[in-house]
Amino acid sequence: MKGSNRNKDHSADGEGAGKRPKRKCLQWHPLLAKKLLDFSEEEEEEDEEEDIDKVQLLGADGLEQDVGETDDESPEQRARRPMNAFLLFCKRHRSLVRQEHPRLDNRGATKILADWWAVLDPKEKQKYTDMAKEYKDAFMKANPGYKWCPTTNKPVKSPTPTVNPRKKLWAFPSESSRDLPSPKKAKTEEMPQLNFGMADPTQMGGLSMLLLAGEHALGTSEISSGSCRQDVSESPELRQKSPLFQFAEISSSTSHPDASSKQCQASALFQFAEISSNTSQLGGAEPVKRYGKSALFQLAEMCLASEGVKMEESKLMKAKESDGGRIKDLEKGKEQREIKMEKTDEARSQKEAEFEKSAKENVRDSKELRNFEELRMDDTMDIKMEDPKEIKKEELEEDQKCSHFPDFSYSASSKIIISDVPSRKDHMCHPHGIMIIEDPTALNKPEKLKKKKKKNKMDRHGNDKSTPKKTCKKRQSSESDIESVIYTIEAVAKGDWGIEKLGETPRKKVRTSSSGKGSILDAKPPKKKVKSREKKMSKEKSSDTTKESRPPDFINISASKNISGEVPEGIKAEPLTPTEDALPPSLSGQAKPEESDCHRKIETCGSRKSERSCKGALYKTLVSEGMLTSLRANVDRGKRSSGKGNSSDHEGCWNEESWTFNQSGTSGSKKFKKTKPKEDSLLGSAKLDEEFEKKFNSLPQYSPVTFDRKCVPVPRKKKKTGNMASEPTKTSKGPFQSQKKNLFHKIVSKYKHKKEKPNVPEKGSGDKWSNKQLFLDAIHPTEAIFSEDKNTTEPAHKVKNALSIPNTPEPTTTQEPLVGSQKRKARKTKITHLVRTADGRVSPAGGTLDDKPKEQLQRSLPKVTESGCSDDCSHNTEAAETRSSTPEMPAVSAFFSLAALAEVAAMENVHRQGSQ
DNA sequence: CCGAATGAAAA
DNA sequence: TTTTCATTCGG
Repeated sequence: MKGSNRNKDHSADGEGAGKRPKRKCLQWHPLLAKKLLDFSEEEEEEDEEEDIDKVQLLGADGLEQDVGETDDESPEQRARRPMNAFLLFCKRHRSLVRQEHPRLDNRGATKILADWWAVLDPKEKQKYTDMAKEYKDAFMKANPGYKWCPTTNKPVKSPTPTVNPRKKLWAFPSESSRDLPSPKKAKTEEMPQLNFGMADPTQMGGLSMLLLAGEHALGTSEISSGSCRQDVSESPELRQKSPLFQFAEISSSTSHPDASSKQCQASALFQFAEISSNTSQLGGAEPVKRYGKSALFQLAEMCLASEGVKMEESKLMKAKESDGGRIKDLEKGKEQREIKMEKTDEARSQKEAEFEKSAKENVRDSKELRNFEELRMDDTMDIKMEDPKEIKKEELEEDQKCSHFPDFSYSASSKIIISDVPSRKDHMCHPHGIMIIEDPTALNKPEKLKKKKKKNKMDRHGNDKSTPKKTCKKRQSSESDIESVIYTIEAVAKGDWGIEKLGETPRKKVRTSSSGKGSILDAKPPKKKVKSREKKMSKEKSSDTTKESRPPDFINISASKNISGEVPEGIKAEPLTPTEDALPPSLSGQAKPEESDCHRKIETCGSRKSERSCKGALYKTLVSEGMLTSLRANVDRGKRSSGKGNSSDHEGCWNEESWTFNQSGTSGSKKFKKTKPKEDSLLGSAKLDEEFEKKFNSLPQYSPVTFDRKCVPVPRKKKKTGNMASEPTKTSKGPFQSQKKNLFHKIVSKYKHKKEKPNVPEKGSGDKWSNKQLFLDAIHPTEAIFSEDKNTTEPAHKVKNALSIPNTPEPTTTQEPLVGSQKRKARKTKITHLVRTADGRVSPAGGTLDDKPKEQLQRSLPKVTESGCSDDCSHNTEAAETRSSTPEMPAVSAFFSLAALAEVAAMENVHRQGSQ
């Protein structure tokens, strides 16, 4: 089987036609690139040079990765340049902004974010800056050769047919060469040797993902402690740093003695990077193992156990308690894991053998059946632990980890990735984590899918083809069952953790993306897929409203069935998500069979086993469904709350309670970027990513309210003068075409755009404000508009708030020096000259300004009302004042053409009437 | 695929 | 100094 499987993968890939590509991506991870070293170039082919010379190599690569098609992907992905502080901030707060202003498009959100950023307390800003720097350092370390992007050079790369220029642009020099086997290598080498499973980058990726998650859960500390000791001198410094850091050091020390000092200084991220680089191979696998048991797993067990008992309550309780309980499990898990480790070695040679061993070991332990399952899972997954070192580390880690949460390992095995990771820390976020399911085979591409999406689609199709086969084998019969199972699982999950958020989150995601592009779904990138999946989930949930109520028995049954039938696959198959499809034929195929066997054995042995199997099934289902993610998130949350000491969550995130809630509930989840995780191929990378996520999550999030407040005082840094001239035309144009909403938004946005220069000598805040108001007045119906725009549902009162906000016009403007970026903007907008004139004061804009206010308005609309009533009141009053005060139309006119205004007004009126 | 934001890096 | 590109995702 194994051998065949492996082959299968490859063959499949070939068959798939492009499927592989994904994998490639994974392979492509920067880390990999590093590893590649010499070869890297070849692989990178894309980069440019590769071209001809490498052809030979390419051929080889092609095998694995993609052949031709995928190329594009692979190169692209490489590594994205690290985000700067502002981007981090945006990433962290965009969801919030969107919550407030659902209607607002990203551009608008970005503007708001920029405003926030501007007003952000320097000290807070510094946090982001530091984080960005840290991440960058880590990133660079991990990808020594990484070139930011050859600005103009690009052309060079042109040779590669690939797609977006951007991707290719930078290539990593392979200098470091550490060891990582390049993906290709892995292919070639690994394949022959062992199980490929292990070798497969794709799998790796999954594992890495898992690891990441696990790490998050753990909180770095644990790991570090264990690992530290080894080589690294445990300098206090290191310890202080995050566990990750220590871990990294250890790894680094072992492999490389690089400058320890630097490392020390470096943040956890940095360390990770090092580690990853050093231990190219190992890394990935280990982490996964550690985390072996996840809360989910426990849940599953619980569920099973509870058969007789009331599932719901027990589950919930347990889940909550799980922290404590988990530890035990974890410990057990450790042992098992250790065993696994050993096994793994052998396993390579033969999975089956491993399996048996694990079983034996399990027997020893007798305690944990689950472990057994896990082991199986692992086996299937195969960790890559080739290096003994890793094993050791793992052991150490395990010990430490035990205390932590090991959720992911399972997931890893299952291949599912959870997006949430990042958020986990913060309570806030995402309710539903995003799970990405990757196929073992396919996964590879960590990249962002965005671009790849299309490709992926293609791939998927190919993969699907391949996968279906596998899936079909086992799963067909069980699908219905599977669904039920899933359903049950979900219910359980909800019951336990689910709590409030779970339900909500999924929906959100669902909301936009899915519906809109249903057709596309397939093709769409993983993200979308995920969403779609979520939708499905949500649907199921909704339909099942009673999930909790369901009888436990049902679950068990389903689980059992699944086991036999290998639900997981089925599940995967069911879900439309392409990603899943992509998966991996190889993995799934291999793993499943084994698993199934195991299950069978177990079953034969005794009822318990069956339970286990059930659990396993549940777990799988959870994973497949993504429930795991959510669960994980919840668990994490719980942990945190209970007492984590992790680093910093300080976050403080939302000052305001309401906020937190909202967020959590809201959509934030989606983004997570799971995509990154995909890259997985390298642990290091994964770790890095993970670490990054952690840190990212730990970054403080600020509630909009705060910004609003701040805004008031600091209304706008940059003001923009107007250059209305250009604007008016546009506005006029756009509006006609677009609907009112659009119009309004456009106008506003444009208005803002203009902002550019601060110079206007007269800031006359009042004037500006007045302008705004004028504008509003023009549009009397503003309220209506707002309501409509946002959501018909939205209450008008929101509008009020919005209005109120704008008040603070002022001052600020004076001339703030244009920043380079501003200049750029100006240029882009074409306003530049206008701006200059502005400096001179020439620009008519003089008085106008304020884009901000509007933004604020918009911003405030959605949620402000909830969060801050007081503000509203004040705002209202203010607003009233402002109105009275403002008389200056001219400015307005400058911004908007009369015609445009008239139109807007008319539209609004019409609209109002119509609505009313 | 563009855009809107900011910032870091590269040319 | 200017250009790229990082993230996000609606249009």
